[in-house]
Amino acid sequence: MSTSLIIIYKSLYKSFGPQHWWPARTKFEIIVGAILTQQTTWRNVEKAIRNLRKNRLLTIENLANAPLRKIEELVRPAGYYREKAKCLKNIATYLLKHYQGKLKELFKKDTKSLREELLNLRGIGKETADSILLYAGGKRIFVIDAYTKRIFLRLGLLPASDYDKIRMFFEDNLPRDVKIYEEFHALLVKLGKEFCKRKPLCSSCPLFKDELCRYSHCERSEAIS
DNA sequence: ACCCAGGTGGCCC
DNA sequence: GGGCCACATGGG
Repeated sequence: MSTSLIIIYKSLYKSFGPQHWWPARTKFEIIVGAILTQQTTWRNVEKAIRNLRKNRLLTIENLANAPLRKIEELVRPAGYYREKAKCLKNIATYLLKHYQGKLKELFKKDTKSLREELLNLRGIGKETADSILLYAGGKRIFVIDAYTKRIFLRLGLLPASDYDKIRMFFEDNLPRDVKIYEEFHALLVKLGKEFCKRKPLCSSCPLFKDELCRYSHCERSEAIS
């Protein structure tokens, strides 16, 4: 590997500063947000979260006991609202039943088995599971999202297309530091939102300015996910 | 009127 | 393992 990941991280951090992820008041709210933000803008997730908060449904017990139709109505702004409502009620019910609604008990488990447990829940895939593990559980797991794949493909640094291989690439080539994982993923999303859409603005991209990205990479702007 | 967003699961080959 | 498809609202 010619370019060290930590150098890219430092370049982004210097340009954008800390991103303060995950934006949430509680650990359970992080879990709810992780599900709601699937293929959805954060702006719309915020509306759904506000609706849930207004109705006091941001606790495990209240959400588990709420009528599915009510949850659907409240999370509608986040899209896929039937699927997401079902998933939210299901995970709340699961946490209530198996952990007495205590996330502290959940996150006592080791990372590997906890990850498998989350992946067995309907509507929780790898990215959502890893977001929960990293940001709510404080586990040392790197989150791979569509922007991260796209950015590293353009940089010519994508080691594979398989999710877990990409994740291991990051985990093997960064300091074993949860804070860096949290910040780096947030910074990559920030970069992706601003510079890796269909019309890249390469001249103002921090990676380009720091000579970590060649202009020609950005010119290949076909959507990749 | 398009296109896409901090994905996931099912089905096909 | 890859290639489609449904799932759905809201902003550019």
